[in-house]
Amino acid sequence: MPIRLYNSLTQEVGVLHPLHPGRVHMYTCGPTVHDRAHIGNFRAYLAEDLLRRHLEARGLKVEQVMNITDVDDKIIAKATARRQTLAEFTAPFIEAFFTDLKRLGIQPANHFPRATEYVGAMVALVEQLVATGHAYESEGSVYFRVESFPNYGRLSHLDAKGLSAGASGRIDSDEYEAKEAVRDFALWKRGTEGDLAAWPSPFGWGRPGWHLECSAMAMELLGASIDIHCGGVDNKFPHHENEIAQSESATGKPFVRLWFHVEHLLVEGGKMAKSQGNFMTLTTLMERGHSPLAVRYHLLGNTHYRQKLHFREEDLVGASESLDRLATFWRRCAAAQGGDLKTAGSGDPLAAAAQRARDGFEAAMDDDLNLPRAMGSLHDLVREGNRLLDEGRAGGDGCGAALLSLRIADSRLAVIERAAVSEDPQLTGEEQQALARREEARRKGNFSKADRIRDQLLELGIVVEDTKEGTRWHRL
RNA sequence: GGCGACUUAGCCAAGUGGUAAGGCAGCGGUCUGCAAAACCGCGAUCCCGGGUUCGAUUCCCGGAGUCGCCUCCA
Repeated sequence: MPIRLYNSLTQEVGVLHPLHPGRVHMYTCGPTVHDRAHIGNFRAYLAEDLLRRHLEARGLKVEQVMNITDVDDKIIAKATARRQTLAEFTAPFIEAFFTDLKRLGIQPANHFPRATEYVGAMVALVEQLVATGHAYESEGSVYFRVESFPNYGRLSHLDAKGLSAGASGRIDSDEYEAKEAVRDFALWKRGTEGDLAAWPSPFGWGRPGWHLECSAMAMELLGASIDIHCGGVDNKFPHHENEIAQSESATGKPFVRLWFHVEHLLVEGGKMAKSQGNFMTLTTLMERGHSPLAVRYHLLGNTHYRQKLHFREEDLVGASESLDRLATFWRRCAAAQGGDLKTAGSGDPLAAAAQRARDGFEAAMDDDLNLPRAMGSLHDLVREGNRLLDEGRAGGDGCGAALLSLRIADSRLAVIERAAVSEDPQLTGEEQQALARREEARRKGNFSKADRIRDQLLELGIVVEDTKEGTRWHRL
């Protein structure tokens, strides 16, 4: 089965054909580190992580770059206000970003280039664009001449007629007086020596425009043509449109084969954004008692990445319950797998269910990462597996097969095993004794004492459950 | 004003030209010393109006509503 993905450029789902068979070069627009990244930002990074994990699960070798924008107007303004250097100001946000990536189980990219480290490559790109007439200097700044790139607007499907300048209310009109045309955008912004963020260039001191960094770093690290470029939908225009214009004008080659855009996270009817002040960070959610696994599971598993997701904190509780169900089944299978369950052999109905779930999961994932549908398959397995185990109709082989299917799915979900298996799987001697005392009490029919011990263990984060096969426990 | 997306049970959500997966919540039951876990059972005029069709939630047209983008926001 081929992997099919939606391409914003063609506006349709098509088969992924990497430029180099077996390998995928992927560029991901990363954070601008002027503040903590919020869960809306992370929704995009999670979807991109899902994409990468799926490509890898299907045997492709992925080379991924995620940039860190560590110089831009907001950063400069805030650092200036705090009398800090750029690096001093951005360091804690960068650190926090990496902490959150790890908490959310997002695999690190192969490269995390920082804009400030690639100014040389950016200047070279600007020089080339000026030399070929695609860019012009004006009052110490350099602008891209949009008119020189006929394909402009192909990605965002906006044409010049439809664009009414300033409709979003986000532009500062002063900035545009030096330009030939309103659509033109800054490649290089004039500065002065000694500025907080200024580098020397053939055009004088200044700093790079935002769009430039992604073009320069993507081409530097991944080549002139890359397979997949990812980002939030809000980056389609103007950011990605401008990247295409710059890159293709410079190289004459197609910049990106497939554009992967992740829809927004909404909150109370609007987009979650730093500028709206309605954002929520992972740390805040964790302080309110939500596990990062539940956040990952919720942001990823219940809504397709191209659908807007309306975030409600309560929904995390539901996600956590749902994840628990998967984790409990994982534990049940793991315990029964090598156990003394009679082996049902090749005709084990659980093994058959496991295979069905696996096929369903893969087919859904191959179809534009339809994880909500894939989760349906997985939950079918859980229900069926539990029933078969309850009825004593599944054997160790079936459990092994079920566990394998879960494991394979979890190579993309990256939540079930972490939720199922505690990092500290051993009981301390004291805890073991408590468990033994409880067993003793139960055997003697002293249930109030047994219940008291169970409550005490729960206080310690240990859940005790009595089953037909005996008492079992797991950590919260 | 331009462009685009979306509207499916209390909530989230998948999906199909032949009357609709899954999860969460709820109710009833089974199991259990109790609990937990689990299982079984119960829920949808698929936003509205028209059209095409033997048949539309699914295609087309119109409408309503929600949301996004329209020059530095993931």
